[in-house]
Amino acid sequence: MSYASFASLPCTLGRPAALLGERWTLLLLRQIFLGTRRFEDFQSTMEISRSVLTDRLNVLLQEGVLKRVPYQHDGRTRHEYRLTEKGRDLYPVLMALRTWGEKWMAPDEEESFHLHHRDCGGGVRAKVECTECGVELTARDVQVTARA
Amino acid sequence: MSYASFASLPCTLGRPAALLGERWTLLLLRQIFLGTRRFEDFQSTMEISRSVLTDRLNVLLQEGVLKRVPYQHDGRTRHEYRLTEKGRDLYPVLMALRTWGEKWMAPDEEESFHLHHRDCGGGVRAKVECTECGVELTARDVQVTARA
DNA sequence: TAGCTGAGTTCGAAAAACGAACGCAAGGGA
DNA sequence: TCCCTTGCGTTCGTTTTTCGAACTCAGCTA
Repeated sequence: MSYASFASLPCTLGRPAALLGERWTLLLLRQIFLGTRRFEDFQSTMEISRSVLTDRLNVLLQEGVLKRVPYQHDGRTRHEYRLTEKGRDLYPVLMALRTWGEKWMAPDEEESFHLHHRDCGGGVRAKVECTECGVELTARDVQVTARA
Repeated sequence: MSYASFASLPCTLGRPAALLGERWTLLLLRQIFLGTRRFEDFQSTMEISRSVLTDRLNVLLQEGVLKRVPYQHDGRTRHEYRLTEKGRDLYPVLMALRTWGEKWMAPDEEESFHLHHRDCGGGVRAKVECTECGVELTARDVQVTARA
């Protein structure tokens, strides 16, 4: 078994972890959620090599996380990369990373951007909760049971 | 700028994304949250090469996500890898991945394990909410503002 | 006609990952 | 005492990825 074979692992945590755990993929998603859509812009803002960028975009297209959308530029048809609904649903993953980063990796309160709830101006936070009683959960509150 | 230089990026999303975005790191954290603690067990369950496993464990130790805890085995002192408080706080990241995986990558409802709230038996779900009004947020509800 | 632009592709060099073998310290059994 | 085992790495030669600079290509624009 190599890294790639996790893609077929029957585990709803393992497969996403393997997909997003490839180098550059999380940083690429960050850039997309920050509004970047075009090949050249990914390449220049992230300084990723062009061939790897091509590969990662194709993987996310194949997985249905991104879609190619045509647009006009200088009278020519070009394509940009946009999130699908499946892709937009990754928002909690990125926000969980950011919530963690703010708590544990920001000694100087530095941030490269701010996030606000459009309706009330409040901050944004990821959390885990119980689907039944709605209480917030930590790892210690959760019982893990192997599949039957 | 190469991949490694994101480690010093002044971005509370970018730095965690670069750290956990190295190959194997997310899968390693999954295994840790499932209870694995020892070198041999990581190596055999994940089929990662030993040298890369050593490297990834050391990075997580340096970052303070893991700590080495001594224990006795056959009368000898050995060490196991355990989450620190900082590491345990990554739980929402993993749960967000799993919540996404259950929705988008589980056509057959397959799972390799089940999670339950110890107190009420309910399920586990990651979500994003507003720190002020408490409402659940999606990407569209959030305004991104570049740093001043 | 020549140049520019966005979006890739190609290819040789460098870095990372692989995997099998080796090292090592301590305990147990013969 | 000698040898085997166990847990946890380290080494090293090979394969895979990544890098980065150059190249391609199509259609505008001058």
